[in-house]
Amino acid sequence: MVTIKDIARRAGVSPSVVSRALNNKYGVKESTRQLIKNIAREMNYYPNAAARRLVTRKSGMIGVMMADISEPFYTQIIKGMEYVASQTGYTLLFSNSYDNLEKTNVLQKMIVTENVDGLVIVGSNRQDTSFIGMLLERKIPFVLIERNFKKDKVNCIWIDNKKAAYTATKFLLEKGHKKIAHIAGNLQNQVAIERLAGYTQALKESGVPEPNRLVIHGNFVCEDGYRAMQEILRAQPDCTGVFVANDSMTYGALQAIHEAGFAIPQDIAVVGFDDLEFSAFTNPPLTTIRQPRYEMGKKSMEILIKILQGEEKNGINLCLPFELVIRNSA
Amino acid sequence: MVTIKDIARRAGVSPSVVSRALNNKYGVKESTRQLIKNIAREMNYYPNAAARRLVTRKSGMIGVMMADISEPFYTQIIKGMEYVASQTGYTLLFSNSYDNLEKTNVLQKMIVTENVDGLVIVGSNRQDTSFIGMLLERKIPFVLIERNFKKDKVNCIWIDNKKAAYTATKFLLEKGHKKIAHIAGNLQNQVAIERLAGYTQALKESGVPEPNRLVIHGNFVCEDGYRAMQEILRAQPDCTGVFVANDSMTYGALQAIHEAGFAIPQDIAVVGFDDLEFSAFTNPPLTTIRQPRYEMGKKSMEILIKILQGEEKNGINLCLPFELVIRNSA
DNA sequence: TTGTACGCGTTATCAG
DNA sequence: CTGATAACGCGTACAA
Repeated sequence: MVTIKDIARRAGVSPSVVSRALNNKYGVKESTRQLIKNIAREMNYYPNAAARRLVTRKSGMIGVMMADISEPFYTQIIKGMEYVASQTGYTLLFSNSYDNLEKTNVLQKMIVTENVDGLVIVGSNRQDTSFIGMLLERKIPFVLIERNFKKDKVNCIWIDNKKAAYTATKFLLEKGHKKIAHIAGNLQNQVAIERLAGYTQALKESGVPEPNRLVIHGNFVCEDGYRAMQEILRAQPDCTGVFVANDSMTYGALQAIHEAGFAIPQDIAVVGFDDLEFSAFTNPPLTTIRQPRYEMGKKSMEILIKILQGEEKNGINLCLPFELVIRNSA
Repeated sequence: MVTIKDIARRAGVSPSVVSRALNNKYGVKESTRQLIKNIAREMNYYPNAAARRLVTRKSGMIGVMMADISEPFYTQIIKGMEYVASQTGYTLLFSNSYDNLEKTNVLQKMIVTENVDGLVIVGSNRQDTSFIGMLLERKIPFVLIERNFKKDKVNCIWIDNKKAAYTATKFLLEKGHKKIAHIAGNLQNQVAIERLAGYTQALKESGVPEPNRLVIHGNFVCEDGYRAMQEILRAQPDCTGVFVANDSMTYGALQAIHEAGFAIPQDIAVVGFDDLEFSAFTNPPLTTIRQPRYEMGKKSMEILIKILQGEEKNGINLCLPFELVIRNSA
């Protein structure tokens, strides 16, 4: 292993000069700096992260928490984060929180053993909230995605889920649908609550009577959408429109509709939520609310890193625009 | 920050005793060990990873390289890896290699600055091979997924792509299809070559004349499958079956077929490759070759960690079984 | 069984 | 502008 000592010996200087030269700090003659940099390159030197972390008490690592990294919803978020992180030299540390971030001690580990400089936490689970106080107290910068806390010093990136759901439902209403069902997400999540609220509001405003509202719950996965749709078809056979709380469930719903022999959108119109990559390739291509997922990831990391570098202060609340993407399912 | 010194002071012993106690090493009286452990828990002690890494020269981290973490193909592989890693206390470090692992210096960084204890590298890009010699030389244990190098001391996990493609094509032939096209992957990848070979062999064996073979190339993404299928429909209008090198491209192909007004599988039968989660929810549900992706990830990590812990030696070559999942697209 | 002393590679402080 | 020295927190010979 090549260390700064080796370079110092070759360059005929002391290790501390090498350190300063390589880190572009003041107080090194330009000629010696170049000499040292050349030698470092020649010897194929790479700094030892552990040693550096130990003394600087900074890790150059950012922890990323999400429910389940294997959900397609996260891929673009991750990609956006990765882009910024790699540009700025930060390393990302991922961890799944599954249903509950606070039951596990992954956060503790990230903070105390890995010394992450900051965190991005994706998700709106309503049970997970006390970690915020903990992070604030420890003064670990963090950015929340899918949350909208007005609390001071908390950084949030979110979209207006209620308005988006309202827009989606309104779209179905304007197409002339009278009986519109909703496949809701797990109401443990704030986003599910808000999408349900948007759906309800749109129907109310249009004067749709209570019995014509039908809400079935799922947990954001294909299978649940499939089952929920079957139930809708059974419970409300004259339903002609469905708004689904996310695209994964919508995929399941589409299948259930096909199997029941109905045409989309002629018999039943469907609007989803998320605009996953795959949603342009369903049959028919999905009309859905687009969440700017790549942007969410990118922004979260940009904000966090700016805060880490003192260029920005905590308390940022960023509401990103959604968009109704009209394809052929409604 | 709570350190072993703090605990030592509270326990009235020296730091070294604390270290040994917490690491369950011999040479500590059981009573003092318990005392120390209790105090550690009380004080909410977590070891500092940087300090430990610096002295032990082990990082407890495993690097994972793949082309693009946002591809749905990888999600289950990652999940399998994560499961084993979290069980055994290892931390995973992900990095995208995009087209070419060796152009970037991410591997260098992982090895030299982050000190990863081992690596899992997913992909079969034929340009990326020299890194193997480098890893062997540095004696960094690593496991390759999607490769089958017979080389000594190299650990490989793979499936028999040629046989799988042969099976898929044979299935179409047995259904009576005479003109079967193939949407191949990027031939820079070994897996694409082998799937093409399996397709070709099946047709040859069945005596299908050369002009009835049609191969269009794509790069494993939806859009390419869409375009390729359009080309097939144009170039060989009497084609009744298509074998596609991966499911993502298959999704695009399905859409192209729908748009052209053909029925699946009545007019055109389609067989894919991978069995992504979503493939059960296409219209119609996809007949495809299932790759045991979760298992691949799980096994890779199990093998790597066993090697790291000296319970296993390098040179493992594991061929996992594939399976033709018959749904409704063929 | 316990304690002492040292070193891992780097950066920061302070003196030259 | 440069160099010596002392940390950072932990693990480990070796001595007690």
